Amino acid sequence: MATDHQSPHEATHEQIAKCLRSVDQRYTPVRRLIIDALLVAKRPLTVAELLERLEEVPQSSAYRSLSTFVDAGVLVRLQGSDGEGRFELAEDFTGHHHHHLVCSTCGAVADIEPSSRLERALAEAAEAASDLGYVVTGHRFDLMGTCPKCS
Amino acid sequence: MATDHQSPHEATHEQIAKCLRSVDQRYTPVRRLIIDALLVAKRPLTVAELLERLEEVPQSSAYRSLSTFVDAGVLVRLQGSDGEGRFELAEDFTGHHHHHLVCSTCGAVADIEPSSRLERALAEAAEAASDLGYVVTGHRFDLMGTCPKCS
DNA sequence: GTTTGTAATGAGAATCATTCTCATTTAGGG
DNA sequence: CCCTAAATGAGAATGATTCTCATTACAAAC
Repeated sequence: MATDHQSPHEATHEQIAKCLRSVDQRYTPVRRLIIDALLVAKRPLTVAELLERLEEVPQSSAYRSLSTFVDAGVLVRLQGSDGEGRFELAEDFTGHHHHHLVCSTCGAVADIEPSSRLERALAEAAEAASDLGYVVTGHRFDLMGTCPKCS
Repeated sequence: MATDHQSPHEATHEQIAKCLRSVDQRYTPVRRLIIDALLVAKRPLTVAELLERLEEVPQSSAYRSLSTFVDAGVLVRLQGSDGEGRFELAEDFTGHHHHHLVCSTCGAVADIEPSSRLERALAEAAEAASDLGYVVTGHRFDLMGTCPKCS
């Protein structure tokens, strides 16, 4: 019963393709390359890091595809402590909710697991904010610090 | 026993002056203007917003002074959902810890009070992160949503 | 109170990430 | 196979931020 999956991530690719189709977008070779690079890296990447891994992809295409993915909800754009944006798969496609650990020195971002207690407290805070007239759609919780490499 | 305070914020100005002196920086007129604008605004401001309020201050000086303040720990730089940085007084100078409410539409940032329950949960998360070899120095918790003006 | 060295300022150029333009190529439906 | 819209590639354009450098203001020494 051999399956035809080219990679252990085939299920994710299928899910992304479906998601893109639902917003009238195509899952093209360039776009697939970008997703593969992110799947391999297992951490949020800057555009520069992405371009290093995909030398044949021009910068303008990378930016455009990333922005398409973000609009479609496939990727999420994070802000490190430096000026550069970083991209990672949205939680719907990784299967697990998480937060970020940002290095104040080099700007690198790592994923961390949230505790259920933290999640409950965050939900509580969101409720308080909606009392101010805001429509709260999500949250961003980052720990700031120095990564092992920089300390 | 009349005091000579020119503004209700004189104590804050003194504290900032002292802080700057401790890192060999001067609290010059331009710098004082910037702090005053932030004290009046009572919310994080972008450089553009700051320049509107201080027409006589050239852009390059504003950026330089802001960066000096951030280095000295007097101001904190925030990232809204748009590309622009926003600046506000560090918690040491406002006396109260708080978090942020970011409008995904216009990028505006408002301050919100944290609950003690949330703070406890955040501290717990910080501890978990230090197990990964990170030296955690702080956190950043932002609620994302739509402000009353944009919805 | 003048001198002197250092830090701050102002104007503009330079830089960096990101977005846009437009001509060309590609893909899917008829 | 054709046709239309979407995607691509190369480069220019943009916008926030940083840098350069000549000028000015300050603080301590004289």
